[in-house]
Amino acid sequence: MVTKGNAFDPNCPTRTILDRIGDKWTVLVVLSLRSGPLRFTELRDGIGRVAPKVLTQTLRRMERDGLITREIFPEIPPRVVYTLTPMGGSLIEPISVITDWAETHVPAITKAQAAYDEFA
Amino acid sequence: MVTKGNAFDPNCPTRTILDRIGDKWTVLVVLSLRSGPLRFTELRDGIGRVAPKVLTQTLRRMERDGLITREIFPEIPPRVVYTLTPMGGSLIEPISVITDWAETHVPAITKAQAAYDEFA
DNA sequence: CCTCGACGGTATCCATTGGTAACTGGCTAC
DNA sequence: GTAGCCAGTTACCAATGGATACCGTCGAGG
Repeated sequence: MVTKGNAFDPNCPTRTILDRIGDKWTVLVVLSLRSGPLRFTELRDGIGRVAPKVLTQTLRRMERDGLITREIFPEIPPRVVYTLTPMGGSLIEPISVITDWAETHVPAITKAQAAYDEFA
Repeated sequence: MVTKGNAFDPNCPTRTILDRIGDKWTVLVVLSLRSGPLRFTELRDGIGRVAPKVLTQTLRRMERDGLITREIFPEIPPRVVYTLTPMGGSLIEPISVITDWAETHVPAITKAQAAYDEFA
């Protein structure tokens, strides 16, 4: 049925990656870094309310996955800069496709929800 | 910075939709229904281990969002059929873009993870 | 007759996780 | 001196995800 490395197998790495991409904060980090490297606080402030803990987790995961790099400048005050890797940058395209879809279908979905709730 | 209805605002409906799409099970349901309507148990068995509760939640949400329809045939034994709406079907494209990306980058990501863990 | 299984789910419980609030350390500016 | 910045970390807690068990209704089988 599903020919290529199928996402239905929980052990399939594709599934894991799908989970990463599906992660709310990961998407927002990619979009934030789209126009250039940013520091921790810049990311935190740019993205709406993110708990620093969660942001750290997200960034570490992304670093591990090779989507971003983390550069530490041992200055005072400390400076840490996050940059999209080429692979991370290649995610912008797919993400744009999704966000475009979402934006064009917002009205239809909102309407569907209203219609559904009508009968509830 | 972000021109179009920006996903950084937690109240932006785009964000909500992004969360939906990011949902593991939603994606798998769409892919499952790609080749035609299915019944509850067919979905449950087709998708790897899903708790029925979670599948129900997912399906209800998708129905509310107008991505699928739910038809009940008052037979014995009961029969409930889920079908992709045109809007739901239009999600296949974007999802394919993502899964394609995931599949092509699986090796690179796996390698990145291994390299990262080397130093841990 | 009595039980068993199919079907499309609930109900109940537990583990993991997402998120909040407070704190750290080193230095600088007031 | 003390207040604040930076990049987090460390409790702690509510919510969510998920596994398991169960429900009513019916026909089939023994």
